[in-house]
Amino acid sequence: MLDPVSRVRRFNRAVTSAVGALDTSFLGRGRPLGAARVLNAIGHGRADVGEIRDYLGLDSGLMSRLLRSLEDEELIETTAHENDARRRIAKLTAAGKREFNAYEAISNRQAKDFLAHHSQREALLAAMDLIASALGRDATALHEMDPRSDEARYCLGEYYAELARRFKQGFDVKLSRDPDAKDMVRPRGSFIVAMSDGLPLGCVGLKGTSAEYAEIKRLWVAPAARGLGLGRRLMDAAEHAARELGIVLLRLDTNSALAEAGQLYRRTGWTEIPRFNDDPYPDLFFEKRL
Amino acid sequence: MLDPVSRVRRFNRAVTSAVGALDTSFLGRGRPLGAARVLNAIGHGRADVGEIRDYLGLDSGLMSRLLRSLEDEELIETTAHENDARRRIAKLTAAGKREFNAYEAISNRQAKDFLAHHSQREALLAAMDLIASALGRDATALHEMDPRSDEARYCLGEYYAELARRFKQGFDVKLSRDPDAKDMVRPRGSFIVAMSDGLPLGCVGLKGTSAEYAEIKRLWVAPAARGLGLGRRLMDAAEHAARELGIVLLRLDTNSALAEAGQLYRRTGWTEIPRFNDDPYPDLFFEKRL
DNA sequence: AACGATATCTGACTAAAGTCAGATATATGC
DNA sequence: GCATATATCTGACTTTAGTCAGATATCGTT
Repeated sequence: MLDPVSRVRRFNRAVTSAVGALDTSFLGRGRPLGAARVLNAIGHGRADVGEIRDYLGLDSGLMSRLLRSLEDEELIETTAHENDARRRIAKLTAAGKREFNAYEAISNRQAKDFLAHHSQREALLAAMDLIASALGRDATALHEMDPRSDEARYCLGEYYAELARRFKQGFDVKLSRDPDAKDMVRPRGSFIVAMSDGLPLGCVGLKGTSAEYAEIKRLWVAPAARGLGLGRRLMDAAEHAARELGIVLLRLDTNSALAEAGQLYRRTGWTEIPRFNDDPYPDLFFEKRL
Repeated sequence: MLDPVSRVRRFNRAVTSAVGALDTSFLGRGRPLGAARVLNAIGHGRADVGEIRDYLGLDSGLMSRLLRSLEDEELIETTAHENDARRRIAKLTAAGKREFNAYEAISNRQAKDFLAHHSQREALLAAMDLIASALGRDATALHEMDPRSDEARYCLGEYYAELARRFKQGFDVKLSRDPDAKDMVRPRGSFIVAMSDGLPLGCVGLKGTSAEYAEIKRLWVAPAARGLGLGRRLMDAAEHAARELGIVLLRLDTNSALAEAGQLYRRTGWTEIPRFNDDPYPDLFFEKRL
């Protein structure tokens, strides 16, 4: 019925009015929106005045005045940056924290109300994740993390669940050569998680071995982030880490049921090689020389 | 990883900045946002000044001044309403149409760019439809329409395609007792389409027969709008139309593969009855006395 | 014709947002 | 130590948005 462009525009209209409603509800605390936005940025952990100014896109004069008004209300305190006294660091006072929590409560209540009014919760949340990831694609950052961190374990859990769905014979992590976490931290290896605004969207492990090669393991991209080139970015980061560690040969195993992954490897300079382990799940093996 | 409320809030943040970007790009045409919004409302066919004011949520004084500034630019003309000289009707001039088209081009380009940057087009569009429908749920309006209209035919096409997917044996409309369109227009029957901001989201037909009952046919709700109570609203509207037409007994047939539909009927006062036709697809039959 | 209701307009305001040219203090490189 | 760059602040503005109390014209009803 509607062409794709009209559908995107319909979405924009729907969302514009919803965003407007959120803004208006913030006005209920008797503070202009600009000041509320600065207070919330600080509450969410942004401390550097310049960073807040960039994030909110404000003129430096305006920013300065907004900070002053929040200081007059005794909601924030500013101090000089310890290494650079030109820069200012803003921090919530106790009263500021209370006020910030009140804003948080408004936001949480609105989100909760929205969810409560819709019986399709999971479908709706999945759609929101997908769109937020697509819009925030440029904001997706890769972080090297311990594979035992919450974020990494969340990714691995999702990864295993997906393998169980996609492999005809299911998937049991215990049957697979589960890479020891210690092989995926420096200096033997690395583990990289893609984070977008607090949500882990993908991961990849670089596992050091006792052989002359290192292995790429656990490449996973959240359904909400597929098609955005994140797999490619994760692989590039893993290769980069390998180079830093002086690794010259990489190997990986995969399964032909994971078609997207196979395509990615072929497109990025990997060559198929014969089986090099006895893991029961993989049926495709690749190698890349750095 | 993230709880549902955080996921909704992540979506809100992502979308707020995207909406902000759209607004800023509108400023490129050298007109304040308020005036641009009024011009666009008129361009999109809203003519009645009061209606525009309600739609944009403006104060009457502000609205009046915005109209005046657009008139000064010779982008619009206003005339009195032909039946009520208190009301004013706004219309684009030739220059106004050019200007409106320029705004349209900005919006279209942004939507196109967004789509061009994402390979997951269909998934993204489906997610946008779902969210736009959920947000605009209150704005979904039911319209009685000719079953041969574009909107109705779009719904029926989607309905048949879905039956073909969900029935084990497929679905061929020719094998089914395809209700004659004439039986679904007044005074014999009715056909109702749910429209949300230009997108048809569901339909239902009330088909007059030569027997002592009328039939409910073709109840369909778009995947993007399920769980919002639209099926219920459509059925209520069909019953309302039936009462207006003096119909006292309704029947319908359905298939047990369409579980949601069966549940809806049972919950809303329909009673199961024996087979009353020889259509090959249905295996469940209901009746309701008005 | 008179009344109250309705739609829009005008004038007089206020608040918020945004702009811009310096001023001030500090950092960095030579 | 000095010139230059950087980060923030201050003062003096403009623009936009929004509010509110009447004024004006018209409508519908009696």
